Amino acid sequence: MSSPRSPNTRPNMRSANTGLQLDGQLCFALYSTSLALTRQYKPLLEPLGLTYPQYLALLVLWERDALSVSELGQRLFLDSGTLTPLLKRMEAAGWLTRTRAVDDERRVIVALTPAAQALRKQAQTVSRQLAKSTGCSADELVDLTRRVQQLRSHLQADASAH
Amino acid sequence: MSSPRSPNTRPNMRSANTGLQLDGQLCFALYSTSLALTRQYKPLLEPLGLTYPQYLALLVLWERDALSVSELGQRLFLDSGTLTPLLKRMEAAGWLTRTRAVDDERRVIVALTPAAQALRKQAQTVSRQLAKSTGCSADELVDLTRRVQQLRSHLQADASAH
DNA sequence: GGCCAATAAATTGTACGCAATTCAATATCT
DNA sequence: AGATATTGAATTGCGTACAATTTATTGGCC
Repeated sequence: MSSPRSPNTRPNMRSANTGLQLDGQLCFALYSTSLALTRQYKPLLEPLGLTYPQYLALLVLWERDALSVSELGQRLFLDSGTLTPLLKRMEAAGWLTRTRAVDDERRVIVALTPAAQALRKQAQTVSRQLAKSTGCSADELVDLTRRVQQLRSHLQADASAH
Repeated sequence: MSSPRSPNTRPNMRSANTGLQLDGQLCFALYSTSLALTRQYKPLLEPLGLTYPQYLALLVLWERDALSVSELGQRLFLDSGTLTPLLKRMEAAGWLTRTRAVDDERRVIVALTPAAQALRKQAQTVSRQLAKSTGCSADELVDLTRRVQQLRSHLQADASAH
């Protein structure tokens, strides 16, 4: 093992600014912070037997149940190659069912079980605990979220324009 | 295949606010935006034969060459379980060498090859192209980066305090 | 109806992340 | 010096991500 948790992140002012400093890169900041958040979620979700991406799938399905795999994928920005095995594991764990749609047998409908429905309240606790460990005010959370979402939209637009 | 790139992200104002909306969660915003950035990097890095995490390792080593695995891990917030196979692939691709330190044979020193040194200028182009597709001004990039880094620091502190 | 392009998931193969364990080398203590 | 604890990488096993391919189904089209 080896621990990546050391905060050895003081910017290096002395090296020549080539535009390639790791510390100055928004991309790396987002990448490493996203991983740090997943690590933070893990001990909270482990007692429930969920991973963070699985928890995200539940968040979507709690809002609107009985979605197809691709609808779920649109909301999560993930494709079937990621979701199919994830959903199979969640089905095996008893959180949801996967059924071919009767009107179009190409589509697979994902629906929550009562067990997953019952989990919803506990999940609110998880969210609140996480928000606390960010150390951000509610306003800061809202603002930061909006700006990161805007960045995502911009990337998406840029990507679809080849 | 299935495409996750649809911008179907308009916040749902009508459902009851349980604090569990996917769209309102900073964590998901960071998670999905980080993945979107990696997707954006891919076509730029593919011609060089690099993945995004490999590119990050190069960024660190361009700043300071000849680091041990754990020193590299501290800067990237990644552990040996991730880095060892990644570095082996980079060694096989001819970007770096891995040598046991003479003074302490437990440590493995990672050093760039001339090929990797020569790559540095091309990488600046990659960074600049990416910055462009974010659609952010320079000031905004700096501000957003700082705030996300601060969030990461806070999470790190919270995690190490159990 | 029979043919064919389009669509939706599933599958395959590669590369992360990371917890947990193992192994080798070093440091410490007596 | 010899036993023990600590340290630094490597290994193992599991769960994502995602490109590329495959399979099954559907919706035109004639």
